[in-house]
Amino acid sequence: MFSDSEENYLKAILHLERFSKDGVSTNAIAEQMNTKASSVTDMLKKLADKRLVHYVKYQGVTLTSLGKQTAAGIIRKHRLWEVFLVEKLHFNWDEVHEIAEQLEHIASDKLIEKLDRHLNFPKFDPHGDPIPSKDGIFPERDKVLLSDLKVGDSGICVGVKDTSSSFLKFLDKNGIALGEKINILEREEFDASLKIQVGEETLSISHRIASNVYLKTN
Amino acid sequence: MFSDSEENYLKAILHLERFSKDGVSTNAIAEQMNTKASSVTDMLKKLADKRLVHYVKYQGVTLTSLGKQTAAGIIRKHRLWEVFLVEKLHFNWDEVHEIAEQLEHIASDKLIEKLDRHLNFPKFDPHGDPIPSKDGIFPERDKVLLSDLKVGDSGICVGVKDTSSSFLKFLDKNGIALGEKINILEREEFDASLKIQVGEETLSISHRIASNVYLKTN
DNA sequence: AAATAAATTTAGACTAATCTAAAAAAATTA
DNA sequence: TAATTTTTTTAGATTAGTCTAAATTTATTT
Repeated sequence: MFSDSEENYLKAILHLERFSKDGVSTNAIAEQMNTKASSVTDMLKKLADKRLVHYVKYQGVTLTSLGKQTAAGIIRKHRLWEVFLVEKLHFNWDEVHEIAEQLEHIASDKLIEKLDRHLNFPKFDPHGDPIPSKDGIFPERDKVLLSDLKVGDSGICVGVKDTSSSFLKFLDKNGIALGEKINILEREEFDASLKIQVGEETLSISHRIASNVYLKTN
Repeated sequence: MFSDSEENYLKAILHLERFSKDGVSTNAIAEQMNTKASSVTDMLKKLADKRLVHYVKYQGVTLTSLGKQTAAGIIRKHRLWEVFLVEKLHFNWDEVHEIAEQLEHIASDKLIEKLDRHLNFPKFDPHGDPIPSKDGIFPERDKVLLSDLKVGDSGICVGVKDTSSSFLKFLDKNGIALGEKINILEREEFDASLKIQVGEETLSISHRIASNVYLKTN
């Protein structure tokens, strides 16, 4: 249907739309995709021809509903494959992104349906990000940043804000994983660092760390 | 490492080498790949530059040992994915080829290692074809064509020679599947058709059919 | 509002993979 | 072996995706 490159542009635009009220700028896309603005312009014309985006010269783009659907479908595939890689093949959650980048372009509706069933219809990926349904709806979850909790609160780790490999590695090293229960023991006023309990372990984490971990508190 | 197109050419050449003593001809490759001879010539030069084939103008090609290794690696990925699709996602064996054609180009050694383990190191794919090891060795199995057996013989279905969708559908419809035990009850001299028993069922199959099903007899 | 800076688009070029049509080499046939 | 046919290669185009450099438009500053 669409080329890998087209699909990657749609994904990038969907991502950027979350931060910008009106159209997404050519430069923003170029930066997101590690490419040049001129290449982006060329592609935007192509996507507009295919009714995937609304594009007005010099004014940036927005996804059409077809574009949104398509982009959500790619995110869906990406995140389902991530679940597969972590749950069935036992990859660490910091290793799966690159591989899922490739797998997300495999074209077969039936494959994704069967994969979804095989994984028991997961609603969130290993980073806690929502997996859109077949018709492009993103499920929501009431989650809160670890840094927003107060001493005495506790919750279950359900995701991260920063998904960089270095950050995920840090979490792994310190026993902070999806599903792990975390208690807030102390807060240091000076630098907003926290003393927390994870399983049997007690550790201190900076505000920077705490503001990138999502908990479900109920 | 190599492009999808390059990988597909290597696969085609490996396949064709099995039928031709010396070099594989340009036309044979073109036919196998549904492309034009001129495109093949262009690609052969590229593959030769990359030390994947020995190519002499007007004399066809043979794979170098690097080329063979690489081609075997692609076959390995293709067949492991086929096992996954059939055993884990419950596809029928006639549906998996196209999807595996795409999956075979996913680049990640670690992925294939983990997939192999997940599937319990299978030696044969759902069509009974051997899965080469990491270092390119194809396992062998003593199998015999159903049409070569005599009345009273029996065996376990371990593969097919014709892997076309229509043939596989026919087998499915008649209960002939991998692992199924088959007894030869009668042979019709006139047209070499066979009366066989599969599970509880008895049926007649033409010589054409029988000469495309492999059994393990022991 | 004019001048300057930043963002965006256009023009033209490049690579990979393909094609058609023509030329060249090899194989076959008479 | 000479003529003919088949196979293969070359030459020149085409498409998708990218790039650099120049031109144009929009935004910002003075």
